[in-house]
Amino acid sequence: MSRLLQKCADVGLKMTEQRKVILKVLEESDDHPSVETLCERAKQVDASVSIATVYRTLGLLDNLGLVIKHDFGGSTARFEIKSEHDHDHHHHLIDTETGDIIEFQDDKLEELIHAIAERLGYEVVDHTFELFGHKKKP
Amino acid sequence: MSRLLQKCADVGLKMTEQRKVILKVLEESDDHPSVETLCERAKQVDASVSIATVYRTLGLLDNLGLVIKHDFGGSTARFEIKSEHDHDHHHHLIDTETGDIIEFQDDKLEELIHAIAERLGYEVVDHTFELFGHKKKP
DNA sequence: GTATGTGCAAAGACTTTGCTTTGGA
DNA sequence: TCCAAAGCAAAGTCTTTGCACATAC
Repeated sequence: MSRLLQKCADVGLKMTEQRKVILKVLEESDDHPSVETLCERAKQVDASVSIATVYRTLGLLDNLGLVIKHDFGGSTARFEIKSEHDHDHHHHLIDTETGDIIEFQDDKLEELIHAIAERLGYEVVDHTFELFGHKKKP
Repeated sequence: MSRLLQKCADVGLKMTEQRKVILKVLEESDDHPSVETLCERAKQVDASVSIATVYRTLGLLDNLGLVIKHDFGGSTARFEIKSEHDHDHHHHLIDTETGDIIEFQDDKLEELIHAIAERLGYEVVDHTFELFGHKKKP
């Protein structure tokens, strides 16, 4: 049983056919799909999946902290599975010419966030950090 | 004549009563108002201002690079005037308990962004960086 | 005078929700 | 069996747009 599925079952959610498909599709996506993309992919496995269920399922996963909901500047939300491991934490560079999303990690950034919060007397519970740009031409 | 007004006139925009009011209200706002908030404030000066015009005006200002359009996680866009001076560049900490927006600046962050982009072979044209948190309790 | 801009209301895009039926435990 | 969950379509929220009228230049 997959991790996501296990976690959902643990909370007492019914594992319906549709949910299983949505979770599977999400786990197999290494991009950052939108609700619509996810729904399309799910429909190819089980045509009965509706967009409403995808929205509801992602809402659940978001509440459970199992996915990260992104807003990369487009009009629709984009999702990715939240890793179990804190050190897998990464950020995104969005290629404004191709739409590609490049993931990267930077320890200094995490330090910096802590330092800034400390300075301001705040406890940070979340943050956004995204770069938008294009490949450097030689 | 205010800076925004001047810039708009320079591009050949007609300075209608409504636009003048919207620009004035925007310049007098030191928070990060939403379209709706801006419209309410404008209506108090000139009741004829409609939300459609506020949207259109902000769209123009955004295209001209005179305002920054933020998405602080809520459902609506929030705006602020873009400073003339590069060194006024700042970021935001959103207090998740009060909704307050605290502005801060950090030179190391700017360096870091450059370093990351360099590493990835990209030219960064924009970025987002927001912290979400709450006051640290003693 | 004429091209631009405005208000209004309708349409769009994305997301949520009410209701009836379905199906997992 | 029985309550959670699904599908469908309607409603909601924010934003954009078509059109007729108004107005800055």
